[in-house]
Amino acid sequence: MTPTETLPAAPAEDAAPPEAKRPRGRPRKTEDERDDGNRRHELLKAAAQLFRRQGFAATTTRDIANSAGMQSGSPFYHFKSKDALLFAVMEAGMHSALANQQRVLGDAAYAALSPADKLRRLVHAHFEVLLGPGNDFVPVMLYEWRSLQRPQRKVLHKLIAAYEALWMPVLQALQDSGQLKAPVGVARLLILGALNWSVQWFDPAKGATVEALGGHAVAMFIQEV
Amino acid sequence: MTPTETLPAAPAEDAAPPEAKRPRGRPRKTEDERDDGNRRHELLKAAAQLFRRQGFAATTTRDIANSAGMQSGSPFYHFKSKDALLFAVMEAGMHSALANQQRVLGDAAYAALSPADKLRRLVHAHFEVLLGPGNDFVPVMLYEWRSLQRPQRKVLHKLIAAYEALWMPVLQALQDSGQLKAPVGVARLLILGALNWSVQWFDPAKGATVEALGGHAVAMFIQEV
DNA sequence: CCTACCGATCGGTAGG
DNA sequence: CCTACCGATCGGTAGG
Repeated sequence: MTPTETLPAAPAEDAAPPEAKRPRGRPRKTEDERDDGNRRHELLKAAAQLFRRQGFAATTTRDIANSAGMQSGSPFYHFKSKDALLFAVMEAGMHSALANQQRVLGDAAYAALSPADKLRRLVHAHFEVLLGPGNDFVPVMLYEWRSLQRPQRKVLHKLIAAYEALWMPVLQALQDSGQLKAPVGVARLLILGALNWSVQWFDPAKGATVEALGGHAVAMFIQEV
Repeated sequence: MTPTETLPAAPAEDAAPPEAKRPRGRPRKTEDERDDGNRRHELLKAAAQLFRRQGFAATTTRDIANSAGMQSGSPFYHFKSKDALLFAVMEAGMHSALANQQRVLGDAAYAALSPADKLRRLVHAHFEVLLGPGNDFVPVMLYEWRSLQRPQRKVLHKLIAAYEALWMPVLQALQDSGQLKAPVGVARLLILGALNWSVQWFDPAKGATVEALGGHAVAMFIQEV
């Protein structure tokens, strides 16, 4: 299964890291430089959770700071703006989605699978990243797209296009064998839409599992042979 | 085709109309009392469009007033709060969706259709209300659900449940005949999810039509006989 | 429905 | 990363 598109290089973060510009304040803790990365990641996690639950515009930078155990001005030490935080959350989400997808495609057994089974794997990987516990990053990307600035939208769009492109060979194979009854482009949109919407209603507390759901979805989408 | 649930009565608006409380200001125009309703509806339309494009939290009441040709304080003459405006938009959206659905179910020819054709009609009606030109009300409901207050959410949930319940007999019939390969409950969620997601990508300017899309969707969801 | 306004909040910054 | 703060904006209201 050859990807129809290669993955674009990871886009540059917030241009230059702000640390270089502000050498004032408390001296850096000598124990570990990675301390910064940890705090930054805590901010990202807190932001993702709040953006998902309340929406981007309804979440204040104070909410985020508070949730990460910081003071109100501190998030701006790590991110130059609230917009930059949103972008960082979405970018992290897409990178995790792409990594997860690569893991599936790179599996030794994958190439020998039937098209239907390949689809099953892709669907399962998609659900994992979408519905897995604590996975708020991708849902934020799906729901807060319009809150993104135009240039950042373009950057993310490349990642999304790469992710979606990897579904096409599988869908094409299914159509060639008569198992898919819609044009592949439309099928991709409808299938991913059905999966993405599950964020709105999927509730593991009700006994639903990602595995069963994926099985039902694939069974419905493709014709039996 | 008997509905499994009857439609709940339309819930009360904003309790009492505010006109009764504020007899001050410019004397009412003598020409027509319905003038009020028109202005109110212009506000609703403006709000729906802006909420959809920018999101609820990112839209100011000043934006809405301005878009309806009013001054900043004037929306509060018609709606007691920004929240009430959001609720009114969503409620109007659901009422139009239900009315459109009733029109389909009430058609004399409907009862004699095959389950697959019934599904086609339901899908088409759904797309109309979702993707039709100027139909911003239902998309707002789909995207701004979390911005709603809890009690208002409950009210709308009844309308949504009624709308969705009417799909069930059709899905059940399809499953009975072996044309639907997922449990009806899951199928309903996946199918409506696929349809709802189209709000994100459907673009009539690119030559896409609601009719063609609906045909492809149904062809993909159900097994050929 | 307009005018004039208030209190609260919010993103962001200077300086350490 | 904290303290202390600013300027702008926002939902909402009194009164006509």
